[in-house]
Amino acid sequence: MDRIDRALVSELQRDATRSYAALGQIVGLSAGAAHERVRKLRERGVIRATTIDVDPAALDRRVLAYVMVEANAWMGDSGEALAALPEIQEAHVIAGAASVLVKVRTATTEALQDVLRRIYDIPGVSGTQAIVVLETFFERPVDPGHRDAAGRDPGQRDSGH
Amino acid sequence: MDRIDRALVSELQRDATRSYAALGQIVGLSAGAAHERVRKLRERGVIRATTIDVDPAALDRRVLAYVMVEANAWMGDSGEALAALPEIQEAHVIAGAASVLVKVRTATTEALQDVLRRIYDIPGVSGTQAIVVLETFFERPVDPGHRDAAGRDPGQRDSGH
DNA sequence: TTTGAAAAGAGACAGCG
DNA sequence: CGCTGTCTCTTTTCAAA
Repeated sequence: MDRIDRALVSELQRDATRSYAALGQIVGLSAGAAHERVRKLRERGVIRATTIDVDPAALDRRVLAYVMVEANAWMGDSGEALAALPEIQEAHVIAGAASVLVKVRTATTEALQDVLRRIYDIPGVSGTQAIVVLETFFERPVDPGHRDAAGRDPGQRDSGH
Repeated sequence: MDRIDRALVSELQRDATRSYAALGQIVGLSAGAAHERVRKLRERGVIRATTIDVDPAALDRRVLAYVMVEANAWMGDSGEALAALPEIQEAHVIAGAASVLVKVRTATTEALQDVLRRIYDIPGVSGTQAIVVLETFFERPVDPGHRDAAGRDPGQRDSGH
């Protein structure tokens, strides 16, 4: 993960449809070299997948809410029960008063209410508190950062593999 | 946005590197027809971009937190001030006690503290409350849903454009 | 790790059911 | 709207430095 890798990640986050020739030109590499680096980034799991960014409104999911789920029992493995609800986009175990924080997208506030009810039905759940989003300033990919050029970052510096 | 469009979106969310021939086979269309539909989905803005999904840990962002930002002044247009902090991945105006909810990824908890301090420096901010994530169950794309086949969904059914 | 080139494959664009 | 065919560009692979 040197500077070039970060630049490649940043560019691919912006637009992954460009050719390796175009990518290479941006980062100052030949097409083949750019391709080889991206291939390794995928292999290492830095790039997990190539996906599309979809407008939630176009899919009729105009209501966004974060829900704090309070539990009286251990919810360490109720991830599957939450994953079964397609309206839930993220689920995290959190420190603090609530036990789990989930991100929910629904078509209407009525549908949101229904999701809350279904969350409530999950064993161990003792309460929910919804935070409704009025306006989204922005949602963007993780920042690749821009550290030193030589690639002496801490962490995995795998050679072979 | 009929059933085929939703299937295409779903498949592209899973893996956008596949050929149009492969996509078409999955949804029961020729390569050309699949290509044409995807082109229109992009044109309409349903598909906003083709991107990569990056592992935050690989980019040295192992700490995830949600921060409730309380404000005493109107924060309706402080989106830019928040966007200036690269560690902030999302920022939403919310209903309720706090004014803004932001999603933050940092390398360490010390770095998180530093982000909180910088948020605090934004005019109008009167307080912050951080919710630290202990474990992420899942993070996934918006569900395209699976409604009726004929495409009689409400919303934009644009013809020309 | 990078480069350059050659082969295999996918994308763009027709005209036509 | 969708299918098939054609042309062009890209991805992929490989030998060499």
